[in-house]
Amino acid sequence: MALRFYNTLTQRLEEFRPLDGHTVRMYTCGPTVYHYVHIGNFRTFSFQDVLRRVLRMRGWKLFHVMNITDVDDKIIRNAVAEGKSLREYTAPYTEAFLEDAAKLRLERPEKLVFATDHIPDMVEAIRRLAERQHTYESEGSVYFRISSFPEYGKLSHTNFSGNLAGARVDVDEYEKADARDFVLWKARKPGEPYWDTPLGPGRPGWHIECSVMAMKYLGETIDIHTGGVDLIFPHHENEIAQSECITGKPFARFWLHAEHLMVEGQKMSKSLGNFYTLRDILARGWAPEAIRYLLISAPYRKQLNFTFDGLKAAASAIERLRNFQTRLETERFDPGIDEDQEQRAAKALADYHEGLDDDLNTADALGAVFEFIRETNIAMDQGRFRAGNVASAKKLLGDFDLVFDVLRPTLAEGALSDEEVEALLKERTEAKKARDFARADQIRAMLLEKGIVVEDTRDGVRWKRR
RNA sequence: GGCGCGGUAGCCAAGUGGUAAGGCAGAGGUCUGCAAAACCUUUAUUCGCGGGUUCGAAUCCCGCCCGCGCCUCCA
Repeated sequence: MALRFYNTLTQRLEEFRPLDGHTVRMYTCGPTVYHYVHIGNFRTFSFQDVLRRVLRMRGWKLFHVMNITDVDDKIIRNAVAEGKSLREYTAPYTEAFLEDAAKLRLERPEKLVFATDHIPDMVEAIRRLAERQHTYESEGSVYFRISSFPEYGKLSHTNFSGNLAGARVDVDEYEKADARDFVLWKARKPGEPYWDTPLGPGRPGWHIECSVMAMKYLGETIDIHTGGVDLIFPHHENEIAQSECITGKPFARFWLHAEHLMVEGQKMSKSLGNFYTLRDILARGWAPEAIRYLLISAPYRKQLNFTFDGLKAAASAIERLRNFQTRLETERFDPGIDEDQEQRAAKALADYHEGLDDDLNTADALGAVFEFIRETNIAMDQGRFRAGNVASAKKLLGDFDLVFDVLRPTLAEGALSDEEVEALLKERTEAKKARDFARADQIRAMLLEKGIVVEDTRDGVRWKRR
């Protein structure tokens, strides 16, 4: 079956293909760089990475734009407090975000865009909205009037015609005509950074940047727009209102939203203070691949509870995968080819891809891979697995790693090089031949200390990094 | 109150009408000079609870209980 995604807009699973039939134009909401992003944020970015990889695996070209929000209330507050310009304040966090993303092996989007580089574009967009009577001005700020857009609420499936019983409404935004109207341009406040524009001195509201940058680089109707579920309302709802009121065309065809990462049953968030950054976890000695695996092994539309037990399980699962890969590469198999094994590989490959096609069901896809590994280990133990079966097994593992990307270990700083390890193992093998087991064990223990696990097998010694 | 996700073994988790994938942990075993490694076997008569539909339900319908998210900045 073809690739299909759950579309928040239609609340249904829909077959996906890009509008122009070959290039997927995708916009993803990136981080606000007022702090280190936490691994909850990275769950969403990891999902986006899986999405990228699967789209390309299905043969589509990809043009993916991610924004970096480098102006907002928190950034301004912190920058002013530290006496820094916006750029001075945000640059290190932007850098840190990109470094962390690289450690998690997240592919770089084709284009990264910064809000503060697009102020004139935003001003122009607001001007066009004003022209079409969607805005009003109050005390130097410009607001979007949601009553001017009858479809408002279609993404979050909320009816805004009645009142919001029980909902919390911002009491200090008294200058708005309607509590649900949102700000496009915020009037300058004393002591805060601002831009002088035809709209008056001030700065952009949060939502307008995404509408403007998405359409500038990807066109008026984009294929895919994604973010965390918390962005459905109001952020994405407002993006739709702004964009569609400007162009009169559908803004995004597919809306994909990642569920939250939880910690102890609650959403991991900066405001709750219950968050871990990638740096926190790496400092405790965990491999970045384990974190990547943990974040992507559960389907993206399910809340995922973060625990260190879960991280340990992820690390062990990666071990199993790598052990199998090592076996495939180092063991000697009898010549010939086993047809049952070929069928097993073909079925596993088909199941793996079908899992991914089904709204990126990574858990299902993984099941196919692990089942294949168990069955193939047995075939190897029983001598039924032949040299001619290596290729199909490698193909499965290769396709697995094209998306999951966890087989290659991250080398720790100060790690022994492959050559150094090989030299020590050669010495150990000679010691063993001379029945000097004390020396052999000493070398093995020393290597283990350096994170190298030595294994003696029928086909000789082999090793791996832990 | 509205909208949305979810409740499957000790933990994570797939499965949306045909008789419970997979991972981790635990327990046995194989191999090995030894082994911490690797590999194998094993672990839910049962899917939050109660009714109903059906030859057949974890899967559909009705009612209930519980957890989480959004409705305010938020991935």
